[in-house]
Amino acid sequence: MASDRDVFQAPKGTRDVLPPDSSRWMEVIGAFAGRAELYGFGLVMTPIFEHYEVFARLGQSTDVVSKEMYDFVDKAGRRLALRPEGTAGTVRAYAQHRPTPPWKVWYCAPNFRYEAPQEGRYRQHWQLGAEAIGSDDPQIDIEMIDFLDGFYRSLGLRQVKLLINSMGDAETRQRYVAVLLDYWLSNAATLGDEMPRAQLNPLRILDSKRPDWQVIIAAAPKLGDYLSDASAAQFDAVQAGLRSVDVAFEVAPRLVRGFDYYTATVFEFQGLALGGAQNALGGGGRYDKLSAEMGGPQAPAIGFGSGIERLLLACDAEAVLPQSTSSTDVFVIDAIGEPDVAKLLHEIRGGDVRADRSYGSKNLKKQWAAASRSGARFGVMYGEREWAEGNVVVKDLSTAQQIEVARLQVVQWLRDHLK
RNA sequence: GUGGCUGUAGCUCAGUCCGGUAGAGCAUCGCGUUGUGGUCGCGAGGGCCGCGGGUUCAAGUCCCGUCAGUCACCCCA
Repeated sequence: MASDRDVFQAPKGTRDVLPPDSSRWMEVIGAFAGRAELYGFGLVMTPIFEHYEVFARLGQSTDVVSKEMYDFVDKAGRRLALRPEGTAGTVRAYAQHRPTPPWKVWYCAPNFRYEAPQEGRYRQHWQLGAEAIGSDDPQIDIEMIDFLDGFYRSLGLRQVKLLINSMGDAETRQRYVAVLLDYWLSNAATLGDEMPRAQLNPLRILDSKRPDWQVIIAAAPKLGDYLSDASAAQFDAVQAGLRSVDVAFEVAPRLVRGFDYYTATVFEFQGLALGGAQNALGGGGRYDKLSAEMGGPQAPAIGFGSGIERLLLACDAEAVLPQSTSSTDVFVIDAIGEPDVAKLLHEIRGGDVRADRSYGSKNLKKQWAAASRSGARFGVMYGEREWAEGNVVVKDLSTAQQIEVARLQVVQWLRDHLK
């Protein structure tokens, strides 16, 4: 930008959402809210920042905690952090308020992560999410996944693939991680100087995209082979349930997800129409130990997050959820500078009809041009001749046909013809 | 955090290789219409060529730095 030498820019990795694009955001959020209600979830709103330690419980080996947190010290010396994801704060709220389980809640909130931005990856990004806390019933796993799957479909998305896996219970996972670490150590030559990372979190190597690692990753021991009978039964139940509600899925033995708190079921929806590496539309899983780790009650739980920016990119890529072309139905044109125009607008809007006008003294030509640009279906002109006769001119802006309607009947006329 | 590519009007971009005082389309505004838009015709405004430094008689163009975007790694939504 040539002229922005004195103009502030949004900070790196953040974006403004302006009309008309913002109307798509409202559509997406509204669709999610409606679906959440269908599935029995209530809205939860938690602070945008928490005590640092709340998020630290996500695990020191996760990048989100170890290097991406926006943390700061407030004026009283408290160490706080901007929310990097939705689950921790929600679980904190559960532990604090002890609502009757199962606690089924949804949210729409911005998250903050200090990382290198690129398309579909921002330092402030919005997530729609849901959590169900206080039940280990696999039925709730199924319901969660069905909820999110149905949400994507309701927007018209079709090129979406669901991957699921089971992390097993704590003992399963511990046993498997030990085996996996041995395997990485035996392949130290390939992993090279990334070995410390493999030792810190052996699971994370499994979903690496590095081409030179793919051979050893493909040959790595599979978590599924180490599941306990109980874990395997739980995972089977989830799969059977998904089939019964016609949710298509693929078992992905190397799907591990980014946070350390996951246990048992994990899942991820990938947008196949999204180019590049940022193809995760949404994902989640069980976190049966997190509430207890926060000092709350033992409360097995499952949740997911779904990024709004990526969702809209996927909609663009699949050419669904088109931007609405009009934000108004009626445009009122004032030909005579009559103060009653404001009253007419007030009445039209009072009749639940979207209406707008021009401001400042503009000639008729400009006002009609503005009416056309607004995308309104009808123009209502307040003209001198008709005004004297107690009428207004109503023009259909798509056909250019116009008629006169009695001033006192025009609100009802518009209501009738906009149906 | 590491490496590649990109940055010119409100938007999308040409011009950069080979240095010589800035272009197009769309959008905006005006006129053709005195009470009628969307089409059409004519016209206008709008750029320290991201920012800073260097080379040169001369830099949008070459060199260095920096900021931002983007791609890959990392990681995730």
